[in-house]
Amino acid sequence: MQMNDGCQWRKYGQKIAKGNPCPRAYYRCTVSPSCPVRKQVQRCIDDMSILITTYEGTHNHPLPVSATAMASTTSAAASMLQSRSTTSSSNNQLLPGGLSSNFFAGPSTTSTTLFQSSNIRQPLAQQFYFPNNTSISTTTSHPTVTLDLTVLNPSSSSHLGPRYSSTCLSFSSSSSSSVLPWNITTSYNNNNGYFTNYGIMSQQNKSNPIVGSHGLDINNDRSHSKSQFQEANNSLYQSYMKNIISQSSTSGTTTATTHNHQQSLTETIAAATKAITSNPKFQSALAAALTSFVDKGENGL
DNA sequence: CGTCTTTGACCAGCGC
DNA sequence: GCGCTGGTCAAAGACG
Repeated sequence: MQMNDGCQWRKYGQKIAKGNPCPRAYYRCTVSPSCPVRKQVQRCIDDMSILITTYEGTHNHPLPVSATAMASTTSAAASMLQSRSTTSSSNNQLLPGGLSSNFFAGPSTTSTTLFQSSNIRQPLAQQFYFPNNTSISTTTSHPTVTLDLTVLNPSSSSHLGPRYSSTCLSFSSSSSSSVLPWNITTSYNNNNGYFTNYGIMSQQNKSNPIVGSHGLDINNDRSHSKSQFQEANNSLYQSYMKNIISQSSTSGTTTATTHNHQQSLTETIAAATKAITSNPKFQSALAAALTSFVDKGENGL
């Protein structure tokens, strides 16, 4: 086992891809023997501290609570993007703070999308939406920029739902700490029910077990701080789920998607812009994410 | 001893 | 048809 994202994965191969000296590791879900879900993990060529995780397929079994929570960190963003990009948003119920209460809605979003990120968005983050499909969410310490690259495919407006892709960029602009955590998610959905996330995460402080990028071997974390890592994650999941439940109970059945945060929009944009322009690592990761997005799009996944 | 990772071999798809 | 590349298989070793 390696990085804990709530599911159990078994490594079945490793390959050095062309153009990237870092090996790409292949994992399959072992929660269920017949589960078809695959996962690929590779380091970013531009920044070895960045992990690119790709999930593919649909789980054919119930997911653990921890996996559900983790899945929500990205599928929520994808759900939000999807709900805004289509008129069929009935499957997605937005909660205050921009989190979706339905992480596993519908065949097109395939509930099985997991994002390997321990540095998840804060549950109480506020989400800002822009007319140009870009959104920014923020907490006191973790502003989040979401670049909505949603592209609707006119030829796929059938019963299978829209074809779309999205990129979620999260980072911290906290100046009170030398740690600069951020993560990037590129989600891609096709008409066959497959939903792939391209997760990138980075943290300068490698000693933080939550990030899971300690050590040089990105594929082998079975030693050393395993228990510490799991404990940190479990704590994080519990806290995260607690907040989600709390928000659900207070929001009732509301489907409101608007939030009262226009007043700080300008500040948020400024903070996001500053963080992007002042962080080379973020820039490189953004380029990698966009490249990945473009490649997938061109390949017609 | 069971489980998991490692790693070379094998296979299929694709371009030339 | 051939070579390249990405993905998977499976035997062997490591680990608890």
